[in-house]
Amino acid sequence: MQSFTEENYLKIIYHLSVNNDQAVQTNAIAEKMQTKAASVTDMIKKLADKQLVDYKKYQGVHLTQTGRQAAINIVRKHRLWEVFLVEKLNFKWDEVHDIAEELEHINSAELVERLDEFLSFPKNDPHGDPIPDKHGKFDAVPFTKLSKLKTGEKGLIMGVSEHSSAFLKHLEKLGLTLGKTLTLTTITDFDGSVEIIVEDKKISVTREVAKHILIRI
Amino acid sequence: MQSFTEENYLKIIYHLSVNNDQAVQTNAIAEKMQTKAASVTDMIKKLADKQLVDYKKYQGVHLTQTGRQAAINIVRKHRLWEVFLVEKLNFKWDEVHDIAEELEHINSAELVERLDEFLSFPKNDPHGDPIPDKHGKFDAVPFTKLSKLKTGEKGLIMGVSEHSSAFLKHLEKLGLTLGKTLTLTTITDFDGSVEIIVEDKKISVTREVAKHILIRI
DNA sequence: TTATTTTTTTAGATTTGTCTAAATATATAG
DNA sequence: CTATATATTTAGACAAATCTAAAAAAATAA
Ligand SMILES: [Mn+2]
Ligand SMILES: [Mn+2]
Ligand SMILES: [Mn+2]
Ligand SMILES: [Mn+2]
Repeated sequence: MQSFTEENYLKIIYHLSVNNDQAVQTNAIAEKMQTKAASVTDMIKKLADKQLVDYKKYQGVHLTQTGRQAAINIVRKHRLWEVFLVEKLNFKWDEVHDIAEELEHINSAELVERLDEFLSFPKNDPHGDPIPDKHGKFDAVPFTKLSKLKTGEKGLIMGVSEHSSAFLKHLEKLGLTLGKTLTLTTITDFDGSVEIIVEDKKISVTREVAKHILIRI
Repeated sequence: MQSFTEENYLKIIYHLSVNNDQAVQTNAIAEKMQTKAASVTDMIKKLADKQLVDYKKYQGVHLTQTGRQAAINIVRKHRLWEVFLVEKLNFKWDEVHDIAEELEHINSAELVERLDEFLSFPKNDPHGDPIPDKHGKFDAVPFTKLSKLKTGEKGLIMGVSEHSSAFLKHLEKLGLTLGKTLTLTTITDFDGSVEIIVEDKKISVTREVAKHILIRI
């Protein structure tokens, strides 16, 4: 069993290594953990002792199979709790992350399985992210960024790649929530911002925002 | 804000001081916390610094008003989560305590209020214990122990004063669950065990078990 | 009231996770 | 290839919560 801190490190290493088979760097972990590189080195050694990461000095870390399983299990819990908070307790999608950060550390396999069942085995969390099943399996559908769409293309909003409350609230205000259909009408040369139509309304979205909206064409 | 450990100390001091206005002794806390008296002294000093307990060397502790509020809030969360686990996730009443011990530390006032609402503002937890409202208020109805009933008296099972899984499973097996009506037929002089009738079945219950079954006549 | 037992506190160490400052290794640039 | 910049590690310290062993206070018994 891992401490909360160890679990947080594992999860962060996991997120930094998904879509990227390079070793995860000490500094990258330090930034996400909001701590110092020296602390990360200490923890990496501990995780390596426990065989949760492979580590060579100055070369960064890779999760081991065991470490990856542990990380995915935490991600599974995080996302299931987020679904619970939104679907059952009527929280908004921008309000659930911090609470799920705590709930993900609750330690009971039975609880997770029953929660999954209670929620009717959801496939995605409120932000469109896939929920691993009890064996850690999930299909990572590769979506297109709104910023990559071409003029005239139609798409369905499937997820976001930025989870800050500010960003999510902004999307909410614009009506750009999961499941909405949009059509890209114009790409502005000047700043890369895009004009789209959602539910018959014309909306302009900055390139920065468009980069974090995930689309299925 | 308190650490998990501080919260556990507060809760234990609360439970040791309810129905008892004497100061809570260091050793009593140590036993409940499964730790050593020396550690308790250390923590007591810390809680006293934070004005959560009143403490005089060698004289034990009392919760302050603030400390009591904090403790009651943890009890509230514990019991609400137990209701959730039983009512929504179909856990049995003997399976929920340990999970609730973890969930009670989740830190979000909004979460607790919404959970309370989701559960339709339950008044009691799965063991019959009262759930404090958001202001910390609850009515502590004083029940009678089954061991105090007289021959021929009828009663309704309202709660238990022992929460171990072994004890609760035992009651379950005997059909002695909350809400059941029973009639006491015989008190055995020899060992104080009692014969009762529940749902037309005759059952014999040892005095030790009868002491922990709470009855409303 | 004196002796003995029980309870509580202190002193000093340990573990976990963190930090700063300094040292070392790696990467990049000229 | 050498100098400089960046990234990482080490050394040493600290705060939180715990422990053991010893000292001190309070309670109980003789
Ligand atoms: Mn999240
Ligand atoms: Mn999410
Ligand atoms: Mn309980
Ligand atoms: Mn209970």
